[in-house]
Amino acid sequence: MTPSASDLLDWYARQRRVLPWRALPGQVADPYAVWLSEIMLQQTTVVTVMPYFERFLKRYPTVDALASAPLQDVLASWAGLGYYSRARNLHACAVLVSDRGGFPDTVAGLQALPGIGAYTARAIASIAFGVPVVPVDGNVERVTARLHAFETPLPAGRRALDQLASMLNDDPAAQAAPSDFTQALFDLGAGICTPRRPSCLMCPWRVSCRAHAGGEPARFPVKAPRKARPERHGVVFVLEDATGAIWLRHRPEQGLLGGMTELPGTSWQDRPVALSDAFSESPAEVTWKVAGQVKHVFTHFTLNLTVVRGAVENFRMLHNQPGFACPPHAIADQALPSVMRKCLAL
DNA sequence: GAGCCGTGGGC
DNA sequence: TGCCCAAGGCT
Repeated sequence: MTPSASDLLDWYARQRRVLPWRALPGQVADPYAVWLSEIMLQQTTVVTVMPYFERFLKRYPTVDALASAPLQDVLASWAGLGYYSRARNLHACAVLVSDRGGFPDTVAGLQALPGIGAYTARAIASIAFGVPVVPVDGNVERVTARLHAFETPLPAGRRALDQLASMLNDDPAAQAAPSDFTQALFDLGAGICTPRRPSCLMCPWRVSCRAHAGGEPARFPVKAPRKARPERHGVVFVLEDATGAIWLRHRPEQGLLGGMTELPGTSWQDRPVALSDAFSESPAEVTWKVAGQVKHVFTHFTLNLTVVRGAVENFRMLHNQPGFACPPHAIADQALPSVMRKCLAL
């Protein structure tokens, strides 16, 4: 049985979430707010995004304001949200959009912009510009896989699943309300058709759902087994001067934590680094004292850092080292990723 | 297609 | 505790 778009839209009219980036019923969505929220929400929960979104909108009220801001300010505002290439692409995209006088209103036009892929282009196009397309994110993937009791494991089955998801839009009622239909799918996935224990009895589509009929809805989508996560080890140095300032440095523009600020440290190895070896890479020849261990889980490896601290009278002796002195009151404004804030917290 | 790219929370 | 998950994109 084909799911009815009207049933979903009726449910959405009653149950829709109120979110800061979402237009109220009858209002027109702001493309800037929609775009900003979509970038932040990539692989990131609504609860995490909320305070960042509010802060960004206050600090950069328009896409022009964001385009005019220094990249380093944007990175500092983004610090803690993760996936920092998003922030770099966000800024680059703002510059392009500001130059052309506004966001493109087509899927192709949007997808040509940095940081906007197939999903985000369709999300912005449908939500902000009323283009009748179905963005396939984790929510839509899960809902669709359950509707069809789709057995092919992901990611191998993704193309076929995308095809099935796009068919949700065959219903004229869906095409008549692209913005609401997309957001209704999100709310359904987030609130009803949840990953672990879906609330099928409250679902407007349960009569059409083959996974519900089969009695094991949580089994879908089927996923291929994951690879093990390797471990890496390193030592970081917290070097303080007599005024309490800390010695920091910038990471390379590309790669992990690209463009962010960090504590100086050793390279990261597959095995624990002996302190005697680490000291040869330290920024200064002082007496180092172990402050503690920090364990931090990245997407594709676990990092174990030994944090050591030392003191110098001043940083004059470091004049030819890469890095800069950061007074205590300026730490909060640095583009320090969470892993580095953990180290400093010791 | 597969690997890289963060972080915090839930169970 | 370890694993999974969250409105993915880029190479």
